[in-house]
Amino acid sequence: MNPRVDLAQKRGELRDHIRDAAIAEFAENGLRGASTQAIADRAGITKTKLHYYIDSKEDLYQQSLDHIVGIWEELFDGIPLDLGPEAFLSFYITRKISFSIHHPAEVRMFANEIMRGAPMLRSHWAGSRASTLRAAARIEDWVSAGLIRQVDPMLLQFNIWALTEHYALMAPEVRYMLGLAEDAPLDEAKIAAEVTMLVLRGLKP
Amino acid sequence: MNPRVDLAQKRGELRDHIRDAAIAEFAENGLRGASTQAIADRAGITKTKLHYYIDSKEDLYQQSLDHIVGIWEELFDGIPLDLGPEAFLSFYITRKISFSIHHPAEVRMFANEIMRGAPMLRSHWAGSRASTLRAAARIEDWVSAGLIRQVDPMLLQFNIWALTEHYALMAPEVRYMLGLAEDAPLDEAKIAAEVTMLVLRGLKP
Amino acid sequence: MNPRVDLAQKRGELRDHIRDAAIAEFAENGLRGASTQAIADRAGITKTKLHYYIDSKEDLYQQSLDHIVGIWEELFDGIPLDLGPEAFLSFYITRKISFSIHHPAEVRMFANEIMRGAPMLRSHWAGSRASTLRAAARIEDWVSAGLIRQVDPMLLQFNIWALTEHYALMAPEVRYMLGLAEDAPLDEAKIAAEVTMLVLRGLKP
Amino acid sequence: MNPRVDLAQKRGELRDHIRDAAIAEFAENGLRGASTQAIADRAGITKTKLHYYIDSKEDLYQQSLDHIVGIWEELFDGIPLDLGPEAFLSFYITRKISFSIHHPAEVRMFANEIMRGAPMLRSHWAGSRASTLRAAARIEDWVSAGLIRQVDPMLLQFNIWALTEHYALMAPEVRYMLGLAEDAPLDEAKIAAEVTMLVLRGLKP
DNA sequence: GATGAATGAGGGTTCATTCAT
DNA sequence: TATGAATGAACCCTCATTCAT
Repeated sequence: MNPRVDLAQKRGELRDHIRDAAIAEFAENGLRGASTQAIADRAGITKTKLHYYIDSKEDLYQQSLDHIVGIWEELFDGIPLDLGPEAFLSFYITRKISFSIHHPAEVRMFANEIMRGAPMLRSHWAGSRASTLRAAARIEDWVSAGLIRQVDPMLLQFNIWALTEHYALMAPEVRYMLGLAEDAPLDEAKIAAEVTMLVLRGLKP
Repeated sequence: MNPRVDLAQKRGELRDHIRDAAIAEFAENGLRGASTQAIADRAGITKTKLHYYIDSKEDLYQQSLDHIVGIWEELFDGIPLDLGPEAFLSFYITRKISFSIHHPAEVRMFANEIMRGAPMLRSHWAGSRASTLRAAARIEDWVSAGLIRQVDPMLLQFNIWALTEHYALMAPEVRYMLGLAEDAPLDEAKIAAEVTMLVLRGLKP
Repeated sequence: MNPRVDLAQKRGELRDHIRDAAIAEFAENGLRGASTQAIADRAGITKTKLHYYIDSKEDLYQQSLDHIVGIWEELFDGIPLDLGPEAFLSFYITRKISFSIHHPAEVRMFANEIMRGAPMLRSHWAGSRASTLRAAARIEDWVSAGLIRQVDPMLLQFNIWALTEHYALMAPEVRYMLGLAEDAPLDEAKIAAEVTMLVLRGLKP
Repeated sequence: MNPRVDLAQKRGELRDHIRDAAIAEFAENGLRGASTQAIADRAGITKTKLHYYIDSKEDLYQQSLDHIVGIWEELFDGIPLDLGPEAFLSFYITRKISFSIHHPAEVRMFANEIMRGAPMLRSHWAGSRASTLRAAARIEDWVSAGLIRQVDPMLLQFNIWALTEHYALMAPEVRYMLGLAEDAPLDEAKIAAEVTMLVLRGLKP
């Protein structure tokens, strides 16, 4: 075994560990409200050690944000583009709800950044917008082909984002209203089914 | 004119002004990330003067939260209860989207609090849950009467919340994707129409 | 009745009331540690009203100190000077212990000022020293006359002050060690008797 | 030389240095009146550095108090218990007066705490009381054995405390009355002799 | 004479970061 | 690479006092 590889790997793992701790802290308290001490605590290291691995809090924030965007894009890379609306949307919604339920911190940190006006996210938005516009075009095609009713293709996408991200952002509220314990798992399948049905039926020609 | 009334009014206005400044700051930075200095700056007063009017940052936060909950409840008091699903839902959605678009800070602060686990909101939730359960019962009635399709009445409500609040929470993203300027007004009527249609059609029996 | 007299009297009473509140607060927290808010609270008035009646915290402190010195001097004015040591000392000790037990705050505030180096008491000390030296001379006379043993007349006075003031300064400790409740009265007569006996026997030729 | 030892030692010394500065400040101004800025100034460090070494002002106060209690107990550990009253008392008084004269700040801080009702000292008092009661029993034995006159054993102890602590608490007054400069040393031997004589003679059967 | 509002200075404490080793 | 020590800026808040009526 090459010990240098092990070391590098270990360091990489620690970096990932730090990033996850940071995402959790940023999700809960935002950039300003997050403290490097809290991040260090979550990561189980000292504050000094944390600062040895990062350049600054803002930099760690940016990194974490980039990481989330990366996951996001990756997540929808694998969906076949030539499916009809029904298959595509149910696929997309299911996957996104699954991610929201299992990675709420990522979604919350992302939303938090947008709520602040997204000053550190704007660099990613150009690409994001391009693919959103492409998706809009495809939706228009569906409309033209009579596969779905007349609909605003941009607002439709926003609405789907709203529906799927809600179960990450507002999970505590959802749990409380359902009478679930704070750590109880949400019924991913049921939620995905309800949302999918709402959207698909809502789009029927 | 009675000067005493003027004074009291002025004070009341200042208090409201402070609360609005606080909501804006809390919406952007959360409880921890908000600084009393920033709130004072937004309100156009000195930090000392701010602290003359409030007991503590946490207290101001709680007050602001209570205020938002108050508005919220008031907002839906006036909706006639005996309307059918179509009228009721379009009424409700329209009103809520209007509020979201015109008072995004209130919605964001609220969401922020929930993302943190809602430690300071829990006191309000008991009442909130009761009315949510009542609404669920009404929805079940609509289902029984065949007015809408079979649907989970709790998830339906969550979905409507998601759709309506999204245009407050994610307004910067929405604007960017639509190619609008940062301060451009969102087309309230169109958004309400699209969301209403999605929901009403999505619920057709 | 002359209402103007009543008013003046009322004001005078309030001033006394404030002074007593101040002494209590200064006794417990010293000049720096005392807050005008706390003094106002003890006096049952608002802070603004307090500041209407005083010039400054330091001034109130000085006034209170002067008042205590005045009481002090008055207290020993009435003791006949031509008594022998036995009568004089028992008289003096009894009176001083009585004052200490019934007015601990005054004694504590005084002691507090001395512990700080007595910066605001020095003006009174010239007179104080003169009478202490006079008393020392009288004690020397008693020694010369063979009424008491050879003793340092200054240290004797310090020792008597120590013994008598202790029951004001350290009352909480005394009470605790005796197993008394925090508000239980100290047995003035017994304490005076013990101290007197210690001193008188301790001075026997 | 081991540099690690040096460092640890240095740190320990700084901690001691801070504690001494704190005792001096607390002695003069009490807990409320003492400022961390003033303590830092006395210790010759910045306020931030001070706060790096302490948890809070209150904690530093408690620590300092504990330290004093520790010294106190240590101070009287070495006195042989089987001495007769004369030897024991002269030993005890001499030692306590010596401490009072050389460590007035410690005694003053202690007294200050008691004057405030000893809220942070009460934990130590249980043990203190036990040993005071034991000492009282020994005094009773002396009385029974006819070695000293009938005396209240608790009040006797209070009186000795009063006499010995006075030269710490009221040193400025003592100095002024004796015509000494503010920093002039007190004549430890003479004071101890006078107090010892007063007590021993005052207890003669 | 009396009082709610206002304020500059300072209170104790935490912050993200850098230093020194 | 790693870490305890250190630090200037900023944090929330209270202070004694003055203002304005």
